[in-house]
Amino acid sequence: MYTSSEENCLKAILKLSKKEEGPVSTGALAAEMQMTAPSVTDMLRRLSEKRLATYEKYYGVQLTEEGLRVATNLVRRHRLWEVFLTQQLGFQWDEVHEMAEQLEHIPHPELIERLDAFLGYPQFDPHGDPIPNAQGQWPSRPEQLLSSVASGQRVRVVGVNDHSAAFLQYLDRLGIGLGAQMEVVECIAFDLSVRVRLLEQGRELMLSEKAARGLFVEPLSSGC
Amino acid sequence: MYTSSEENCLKAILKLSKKEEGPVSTGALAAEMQMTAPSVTDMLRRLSEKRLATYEKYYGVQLTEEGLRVATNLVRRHRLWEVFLTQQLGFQWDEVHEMAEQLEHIPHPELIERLDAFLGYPQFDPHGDPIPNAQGQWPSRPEQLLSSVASGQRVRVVGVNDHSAAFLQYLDRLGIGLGAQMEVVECIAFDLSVRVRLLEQGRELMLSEKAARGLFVEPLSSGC
DNA sequence: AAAATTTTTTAGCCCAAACTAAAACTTGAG
DNA sequence: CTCAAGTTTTAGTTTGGGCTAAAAAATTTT
Repeated sequence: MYTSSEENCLKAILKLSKKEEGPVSTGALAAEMQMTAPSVTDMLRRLSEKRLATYEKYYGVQLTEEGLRVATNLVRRHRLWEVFLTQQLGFQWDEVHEMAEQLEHIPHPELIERLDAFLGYPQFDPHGDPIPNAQGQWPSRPEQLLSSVASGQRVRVVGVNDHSAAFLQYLDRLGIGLGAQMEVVECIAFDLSVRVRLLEQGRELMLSEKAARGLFVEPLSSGC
Repeated sequence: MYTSSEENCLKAILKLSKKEEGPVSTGALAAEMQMTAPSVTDMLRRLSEKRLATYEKYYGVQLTEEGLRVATNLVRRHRLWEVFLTQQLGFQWDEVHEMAEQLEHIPHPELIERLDAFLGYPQFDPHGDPIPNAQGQWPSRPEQLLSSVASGQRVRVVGVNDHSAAFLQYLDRLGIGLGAQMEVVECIAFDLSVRVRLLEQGRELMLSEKAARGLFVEPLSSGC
């Protein structure tokens, strides 16, 4: 249907659209996709011709209905494959991105539906990111960052905001994964770092503000 | 490492090399890959430059050691994915070829080794074709065709020689799959069709010579 | 408001991978 | 042994997808 390059571009536009309102700039896309600005301009012209995006020179680009549908589906495929790779093949959460990046471009829709069923219709990927369903609807996830939690609060880790292998491996070393429960013991005013106590292990550890901004959490008392 | 097109070409050369000795012709490759001869010539020049094949004008092409390695690995990937698609996702044997054709080009070697382990190191794919191991060694499979079996002999189906969806679906309708056991009741001299009795069900049915040439079998009494 | 800077686009190039049409080479029949 | 038929290669074109260098537009600074 569409080429891998086009699909990657649609996905990048979707990602940047979610960061902030309004059109996405050529430069931001170029940075996101690790390409030069002229290459992006060219790609946007093509996407525009195919009615996947509306592109105005010197203004920016936005996805059309169809473009949004395609991009959402890509995210769905990417994250389902990530679940497969970790859950079934035993890969670590810092190893799966590149492979999923390739797997997501395999088109056959029936393949994805079967994979989804095989995996038990997961709602979140190994990093806690929501997986849109076949109709393109996204499950909701708490958007609170650990860095904004008040002292004394108890929370559960529900996702990461920084997907870099370096951060994920650091979390592994600290023994922090999805579902980890912790209490914020103290927040250091000086550098905004936080001292937390892991509820399962009882250990205490320090997290820099940068690390704390990398974790999505939900209050522990709440519902689930 | 290599492009999908290059890989497809290597795989096609390997396939045709196995059919008969000596170099593979441009025309045969063009037919196999559904491309025009000039496109193939061009591709062979590129493969030759990359030392994946030795190509002499107007003579033909042969794989180098490296080319053979890459092609064998592709077959390995293709067939492992076919096992996954049928065994784990529940696809039928006539549905998996196209998907595997895409999946085989995903490079990550660790992925394939994990998949192999996950599937329990299968030696044969859903069509009974041998799967080379990580070292490129092929398990052996009986090469006898049902069409060459004498009357009265009892055999087990171990593979198909014709991979077309039409043939595979026909076999499904007849209730013949891998492992099916049958006795050749009679071979009609007129058109070389065979009457066989399915040992599990007791039913008898007629198979044209064309169908009988599509089935690999092994004698029932033997070893396994 | 003009100038300087940054961003974006245009123009022109390159490569892979396909194609068609035409030329060149092989082969097989008489 | 020649020549017609078949096969293969060469030549030239197209499209997608990338690049750099230079021009143009937008934005920011003075």
